[in-house]
Amino acid sequence: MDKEKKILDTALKLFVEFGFHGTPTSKIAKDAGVANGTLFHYFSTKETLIKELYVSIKNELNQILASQANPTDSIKEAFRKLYFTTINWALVNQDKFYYIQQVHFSPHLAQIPEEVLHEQSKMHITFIEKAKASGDIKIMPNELLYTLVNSQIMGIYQYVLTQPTDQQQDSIEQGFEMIWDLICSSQAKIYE
Amino acid sequence: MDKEKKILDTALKLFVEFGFHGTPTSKIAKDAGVANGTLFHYFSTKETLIKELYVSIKNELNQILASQANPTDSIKEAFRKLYFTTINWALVNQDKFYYIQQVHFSPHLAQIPEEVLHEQSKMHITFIEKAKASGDIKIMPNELLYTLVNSQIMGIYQYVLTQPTDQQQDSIEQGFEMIWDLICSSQAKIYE
DNA sequence: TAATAGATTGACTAATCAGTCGATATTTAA
DNA sequence: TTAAATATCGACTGATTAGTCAATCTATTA
Repeated sequence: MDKEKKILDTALKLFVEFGFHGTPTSKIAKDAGVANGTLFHYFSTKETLIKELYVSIKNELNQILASQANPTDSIKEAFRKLYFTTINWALVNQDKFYYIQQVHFSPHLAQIPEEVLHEQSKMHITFIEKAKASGDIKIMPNELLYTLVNSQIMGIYQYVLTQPTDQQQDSIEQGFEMIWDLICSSQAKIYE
Repeated sequence: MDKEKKILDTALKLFVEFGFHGTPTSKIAKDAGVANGTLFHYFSTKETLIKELYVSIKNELNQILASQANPTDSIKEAFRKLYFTTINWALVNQDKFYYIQQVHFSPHLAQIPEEVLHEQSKMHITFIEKAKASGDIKIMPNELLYTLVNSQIMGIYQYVLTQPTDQQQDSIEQGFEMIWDLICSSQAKIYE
C-alpha cells in the first residue's frame, strides 16, 4: 500500500483518538509501518501533515458531493442529495467527520490559507445562490443559510449517532423535512 | 487577585490562541504572574487544569441561565430567555464559548466523568420535558430536541459573529423565530 | 507567642519528541 | 548498462516541557 496514504490513514486514527498533542510523529510512523524519516520525506513538518490530512478529507467529501450533482434535479431534490449524502458519508466515515471539527476548533485552522478554505465551500455557495434565484428558498443572507444548514446537519448527525442503525434513516428523513421547512419559502410551499 | 483564578483566566486565553499543545504550563504560570510550582499546587496535572477550566466555564453559563429562570414564564418565554441569554453570553465571552467546543472536539472530553457532563445538561433536559408536557412543542425525542436547539444556537452564533454589532440583535431575534417555528407544535401555532 | 498548615517559589530533572542526516535501496530515464 | 533521481531507513540530537522538591514565606489558631 502507498506509504503516503498509509501515513495519512494512521495519522487520522491516532489524532482522533489521542489528539494532536497526544500523537507523536514517531508513533504515526511506527503504526503506519514506515520509518521515522519516511514520514518527514512526505510531510516536512507535523503541522503540514495535520493540514494536508484536513484538506484531503475535505476534498474527498466534496468530490463525492460533486459526483452526485445532477443539473436536471429540482432545487429540493438537489438539496436533499446534498444533505443525505453528507450525513451518510459522515456516518460511514465518523473519524474523518470528527477530524474536520477537531481541526476547526484548533489553532491549526488559522494555518490553512483562506483560498483553500474558500475553495472548499465554493460548491455550496454556488448552490445556495442558485437555490435562492429559483425562489424556492426564503430570502436570507447566504452566510446565514449556509451556517444554518451546516449546523442542522451537525445536529442531526449527532443525534443519529445515538440511535440504533435501523432507525437512523428515518431520523435523517425527518431531519430533512425539518430543515427544508425552515429554509423553503412559504410561497413555494403553497404550490408544492 | 486570586492566583487560582488568575491561572484559569490565563490558561483560557492561551489555550484558545495556541491550543493545548502550543501552550506550555510554564508560559501559563509566567503570564499569570505565579511561579511554576504554584500552578501545580492548584492543578496537579495539565490535564486537570484543562478539565477544571472546562467545568468552571460550563458552571458559569449554567448559573447565569438558572438565575434567569422564572416559574411564571410561559414555555415560549422561558425558551426565549434560554436562547437569548446563551447567545448573548457567548458573544460577550467568545473565548469561553470557543473553549467549550475546543474541549468538545478533543480527547479531553472523554476524561470528564459522565456524571459531570450529565449534571451540566440536566437543567436543559428538565426544561425540555416540561415544554413537551405543556403541548407547546412538537412530539420528538428529548435527545433530538436538545441536539437540534444546541446546533441551531451554534449556527446563529457563528453567523452573528460575522455581522456588524448593530445588526446582531435583529439576527438573533430572527434566529429565534426560526428555531421556535421548527420545534413548536403546529397545534399550539394555530391558537397562538 | 509558638506551632501548625497551607501557599509560594524557582531551580532542577527525567523523559519526550520534532526534525536531521548520511547511508542504502529502489525506481526511472537516458 | 549507467546515471540520476527518488524513496526508505533508523540512529541521533537539540530543545522543550510536565512535573518534583526542598526551602521559604504567610496566615491561622491554640
